[in-house]
Amino acid sequence: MAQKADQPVSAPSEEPAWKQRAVERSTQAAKRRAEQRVERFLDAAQTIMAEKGTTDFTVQEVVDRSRQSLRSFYQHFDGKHELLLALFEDAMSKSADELRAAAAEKSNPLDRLRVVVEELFESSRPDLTGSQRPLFTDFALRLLVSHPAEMRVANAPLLALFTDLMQELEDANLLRSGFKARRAAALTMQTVMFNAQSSGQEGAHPLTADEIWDFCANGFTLS
Amino acid sequence: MAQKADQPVSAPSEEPAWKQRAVERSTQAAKRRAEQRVERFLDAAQTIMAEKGTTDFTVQEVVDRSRQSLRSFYQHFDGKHELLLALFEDAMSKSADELRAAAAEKSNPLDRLRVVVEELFESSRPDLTGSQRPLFTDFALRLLVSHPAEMRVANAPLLALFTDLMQELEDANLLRSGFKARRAAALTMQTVMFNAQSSGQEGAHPLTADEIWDFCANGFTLS
DNA sequence: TCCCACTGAGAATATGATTCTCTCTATTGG
DNA sequence: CCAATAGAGAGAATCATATTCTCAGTGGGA
Repeated sequence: MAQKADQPVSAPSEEPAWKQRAVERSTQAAKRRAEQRVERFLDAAQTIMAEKGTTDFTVQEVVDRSRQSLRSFYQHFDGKHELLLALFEDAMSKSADELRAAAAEKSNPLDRLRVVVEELFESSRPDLTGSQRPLFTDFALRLLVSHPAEMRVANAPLLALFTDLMQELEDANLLRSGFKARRAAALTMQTVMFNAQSSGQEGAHPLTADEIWDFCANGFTLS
Repeated sequence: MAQKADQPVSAPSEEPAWKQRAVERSTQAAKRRAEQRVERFLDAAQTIMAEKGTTDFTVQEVVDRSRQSLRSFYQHFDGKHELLLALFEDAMSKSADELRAAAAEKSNPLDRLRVVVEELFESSRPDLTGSQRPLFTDFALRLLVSHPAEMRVANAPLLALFTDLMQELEDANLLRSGFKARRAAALTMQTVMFNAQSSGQEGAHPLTADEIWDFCANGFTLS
């Protein structure tokens, strides 16, 4: 009995291969089930968010909608924050993919960057109704102040895109000297996203995508 | 008796002047007392915020610190939100004054704008400890998404400053054609403040005030 | 078949904001 | 100085939510 109990604990690295595989198999089965549940929570949250247009739904709502239980929710997520973070990272990543695809349509480096800037701006404005608007407004800003590191991670895909495009510009000698692609990328990306945030707020003078592009590309001084 | 009781009610506009003044006097006395209490709440909140470096203090803490009561707090404020809003508007307004003063030191329009941009950037970065840092990080961003109209009001003084300086540039023909002072002002102000927000977040590459100025003034393109 | 990690259901806890009740006091009109 | 009243203090009560805990299954795998 002692032997039977000890073996898996004391010699994990000498497990027979078949046992490892068996464990692996059931482990993966469990994993699949878990992933399905997580999916259900994520879907439910996404749906509710689209309906209410805010991230202020309650965990209970998500649980009910997904026909699961609070118990289970906290088994899979550290809390509501983790749920939102998951949705956010996902949305950011998909958004980056779409923008990259949009950029690929253009042949000229400057046009590529331009299309990305303008589409990012449009999709970030808070006055449009989209299923993930609340993530980009509500949540993103909260995350920025409360968990900057997580924000950086979530932003990484988009930043990578901007960096790539900016690098092309630098390679083509279209980037103003004194600017490194990396810095210009971060600066531009943030300028676009943040200005979109307050764009709907300008009353009768909402910013346009063109203006933003013009500003980022040329600044405001005469020459 | 009927006359005596009726007079103030039925003919308020014909009140004898002495009575109006008397009422005024006691009214103002009450007002002064109220203002004092409000001040105490405000001071207490400010102090606590400076200590904890966040706006996540509880109303109870403010009440205790100010040696007043919950009852009284809600008599004077609609809620915690109003308290923070009051502090925020105040801070923004003072900040605008200081920046305006700093600008006045310079003789050249471009230098004036530059000093404002750079000092605003420095004072908005979240990695410095200042008694109102939490207001500009925590609260400002929250306000932006939850009460954009109030945000616009609070921003007004600063925006006015930027608009004035930008107008000077336009008058001196230093503003790139195609840009109106108003738009350039809003764009620049937001770019500076928001990029400051995420500046500490860049890991080993925090943005500098110079870079921000360079970017706003010239954009990233070659010429 | 037996075992156990995982679930569902929902009660219990924790935290904060906001409201309410009751009592007390200071201001003010007379 | 007295009485009426608004405003204030103390703190209990209420609400909304997130998070944790209890208990009783239950389905998959050895």
